[in-house]
Amino acid sequence: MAKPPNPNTPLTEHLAYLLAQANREINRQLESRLSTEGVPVEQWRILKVLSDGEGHSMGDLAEAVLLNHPTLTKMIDRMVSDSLVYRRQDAHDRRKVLMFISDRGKALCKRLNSLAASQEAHILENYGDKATGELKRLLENLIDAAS
Amino acid sequence: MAKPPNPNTPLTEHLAYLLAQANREINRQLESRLSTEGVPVEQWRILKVLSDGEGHSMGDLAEAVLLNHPTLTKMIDRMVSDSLVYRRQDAHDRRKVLMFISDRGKALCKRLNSLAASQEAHILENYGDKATGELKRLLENLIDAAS
DNA sequence: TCGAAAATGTTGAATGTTCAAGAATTGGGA
DNA sequence: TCCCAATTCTTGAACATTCAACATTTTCGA
Repeated sequence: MAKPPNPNTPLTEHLAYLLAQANREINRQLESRLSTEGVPVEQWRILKVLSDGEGHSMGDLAEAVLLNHPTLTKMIDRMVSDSLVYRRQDAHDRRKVLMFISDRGKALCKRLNSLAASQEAHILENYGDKATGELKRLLENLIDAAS
Repeated sequence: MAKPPNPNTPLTEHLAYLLAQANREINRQLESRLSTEGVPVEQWRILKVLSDGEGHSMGDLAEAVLLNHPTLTKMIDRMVSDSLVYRRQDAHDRRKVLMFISDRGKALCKRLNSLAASQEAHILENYGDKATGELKRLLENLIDAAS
């Protein structure tokens, strides 16, 4: 017999809540590491995506770094002011804007990567290799199943 | 031999990124369910915490629903306007403000609970009982280990 | 070929969040 | 007891995000 869903579940038993909580905590820690360079997490993600040297359209970038279009536009404006990235129009589709990383951006990204890596290492230590791997696997599956 | 951390990991292999992605997706779905009642996810959390009928201080509430103080204050202002909750001063410590849920708030919370339950049920279906339970367990451990 | 609809990115106004400072109250040591 | 530091919550200004509307370019069917 299927048991009916219990609507009086405490907050802490909801998957959505656990995800929010874990995300908040991990993100906070990462943020605090990256603050050495005075850079928000999203900018690190942007730099990392652009690190392949290819041009990425604003749309693709927005998708990849989990920001919506207008927010990304304004964040990119700031990064252009800081000479971390630059815009080029796509020759094949002139509606598109392609983003590229600058040398300055590459150098910063390198430093950020190592800060982020040290955070991951710290998690691995406390939480264990096996649990981390398993968690990653489950999260990937959830993302696939949910979207 | 311990392998050195690889700084050139793609974005999608970072735990922080996977968490952000999963959280975003699940939260989006929940938001879309709750939008039937025109209520943001945070307000549902607040109502749920207050559903025990006890008075909760702003500080405790902020902690529980993952908002910082000023943000919570302003959200509570809105909810008071909507007659969902009300403030009372704590008699024992008059610095504190205790929040209570109103009848209107209780009725709304009930409807929201069932919307949220149907989302969880939907996830369970696509993702499986076992994986969901395991994921919840790993997330709880991570939260403990990280904080 | 032409024109309407879709795709892509930006902008400005409305809205929400955050940071720093402030007001009120409590607690604890001199 | 008295005063100063700590706690709790709110406020206002600075800042960031979101929504809707717009401009440009491409696509595709009539």
